Amino acid sequence: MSTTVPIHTRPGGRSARVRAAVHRAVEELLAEGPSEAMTIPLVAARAGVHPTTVYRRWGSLAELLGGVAASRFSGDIVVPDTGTLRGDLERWVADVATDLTDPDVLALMRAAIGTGGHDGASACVSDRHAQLTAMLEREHMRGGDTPELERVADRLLGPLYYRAIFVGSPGSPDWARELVGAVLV
Amino acid sequence: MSTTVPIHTRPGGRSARVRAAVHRAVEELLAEGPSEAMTIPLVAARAGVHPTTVYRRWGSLAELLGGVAASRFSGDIVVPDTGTLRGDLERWVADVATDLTDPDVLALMRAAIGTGGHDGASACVSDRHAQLTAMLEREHMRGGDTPELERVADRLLGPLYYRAIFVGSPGSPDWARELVGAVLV
DNA sequence: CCCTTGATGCAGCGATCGGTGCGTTAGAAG
DNA sequence: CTTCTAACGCACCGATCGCTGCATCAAGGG
Repeated sequence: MSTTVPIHTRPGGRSARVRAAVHRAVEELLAEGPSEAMTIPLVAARAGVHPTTVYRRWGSLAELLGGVAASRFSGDIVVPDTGTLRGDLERWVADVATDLTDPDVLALMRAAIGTGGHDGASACVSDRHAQLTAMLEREHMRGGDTPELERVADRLLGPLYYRAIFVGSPGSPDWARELVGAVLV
Repeated sequence: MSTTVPIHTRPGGRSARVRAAVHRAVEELLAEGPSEAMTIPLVAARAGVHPTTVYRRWGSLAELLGGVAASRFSGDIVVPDTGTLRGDLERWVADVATDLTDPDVLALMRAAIGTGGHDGASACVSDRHAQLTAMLEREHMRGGDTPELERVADRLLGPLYYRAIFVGSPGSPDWARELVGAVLV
């Protein structure tokens, strides 16, 4: 990866490059081995950065993992716009389920949950909540009958993440349809 | 805790005593601080046991946490028998929700998920699956219409664990009733 | 009651982790 | 182009982690 890393963050500058390299290193290490094997010196070495930098910028693995999770789960899925809430939700559940198929994503989630405590866990869902809110909001603008966000989150995000983390088998598109059907009465 | 620890495992003997002490130490440490601060020497010291023993019997924190989680979530909840599947499930969901209120339980789950990989996570739900299966089986014997285990797990265990880990707010009895209502058509 | 076997305690090894003071460099402002 | 500030790299420290032979001891079988 050296110095010519394709940067995902917007502003140029060394800080941004370091941040990107470190985030990338965390994702790589998480994809390669168990999260317990991840230490700050290891991450720093992989990122081509001095360990001191990581200690000073992030302080702990918990914060680092939280940040990486937040970045990874932010903007990874485009909020669908099919014209109906049902269509939006079905499409969205299928998309999230597909995303959760990636073992690297799973590893990152598990690590964020385990190491980062509640903050790490919420980093995994905050953007999903925003997406759900957007879809519900749009339906409300359309004048449709809008269910509660909590209710939708419980019954969509719940099974979605439950299967990903505890079961290991993602849901099919049919499964997504059934799930949405159960929410929209 | 010294030597007069009330033993939960069946056979008497030193091995069983050590196992119990170590499990207890893990739970205590997990309840006190972040899981990343937990190391084998620390656990051993707390258990009043030599670190070598832990290294040899468990090998890694992952296996240890998996075992502790399996023990903790095994037999902690009595399968209800109210006479109807709906009643059983409502009671059971409420019980599990209550159990998930305990911060120590949450800490253990998070650690098992993060450190133990998939095995650690499945240790948190395998007994719940058994309980669900028992209730469904009983309903089947009664001659009732029995939903699929997968479906029930998705829609009950999903929201239950989702709220516990990602949201942090447990569900009320009313919430449990609604959830069960959505599963039983 | 003794004896065999497996598990546990002990001492100590190398490796590496987390963290700090100081000099240097890259980026941005004027 | 010059200057100023914040971020980074370097060298180094103590602490402790993970792990391995060897001696010891408790549990259960004959």
